[in-house]
Amino acid sequence: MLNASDILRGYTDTIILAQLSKGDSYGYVISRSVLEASGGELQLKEATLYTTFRRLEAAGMIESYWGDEQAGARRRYYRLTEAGRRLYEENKADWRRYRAMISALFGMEE
Amino acid sequence: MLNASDILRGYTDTIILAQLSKGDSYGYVISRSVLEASGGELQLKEATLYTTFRRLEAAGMIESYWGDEQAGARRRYYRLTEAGRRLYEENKADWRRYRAMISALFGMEE
DNA sequence: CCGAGATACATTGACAGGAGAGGTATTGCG
DNA sequence: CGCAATACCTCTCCTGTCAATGTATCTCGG
Repeated sequence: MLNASDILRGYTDTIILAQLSKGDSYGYVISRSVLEASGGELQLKEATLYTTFRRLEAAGMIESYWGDEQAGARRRYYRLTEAGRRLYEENKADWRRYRAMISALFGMEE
Repeated sequence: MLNASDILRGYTDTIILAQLSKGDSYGYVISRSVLEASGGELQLKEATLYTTFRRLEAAGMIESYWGDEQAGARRRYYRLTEAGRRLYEENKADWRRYRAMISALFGMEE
């Protein structure tokens, strides 16, 4: 119970938006950054990562373009749109509220 | 995006465990308590509430018994088991970690 | 030069929790 | 009597996560 999958649900979008708010990036690197930023605790699974990219792009929150690598595997880069940036800010604000609410519901003093 | 359903996922169990940690109670009242404790922000839907009771009871985290109401509708009371109490404590500890981790991933200073 | 591991992207199908919609029954009040 | 409040329950759908699987390129040790 209370496994990472259920906790994650609803947060992946914002986690990716947060990564992109620091500059354009691509799947593999974002996955690594998240792992590092979470102190090795959160591994975004590839299937989750790429379906999330599709979802966010379809919603107009991010845009993608192929990098022009001279060597190595091709990379699909992602960029935040204006709407994506707004969503990111909204989600952060929401999180502040939810965080306090959940703590209260859990019977914790914060 | 980021709707309440997705945020809720993974937390309903602990929310109910928290309510029961204060003493035996039943569905309708728990639903009201949660609504109040969340400042009117979170309405646990009945379908969610009762499926969660089933899940927690099947897992041995809570036990139920019928109250002996002289009048009014029957009430099915729930009680925390020892395992349920332990789970509640674990989930609170997990939440402290997740909360910090998500804030960090969102690019927030906490 | 060959195989293994890292880099990099992508899809399919299964699973599980939340919730809309529908149902039952009792009590009390206007 | 009709309606609101109390109180319980379940069927079915939706959606996000993930295991499994597949592709291709590059690097490095042996």
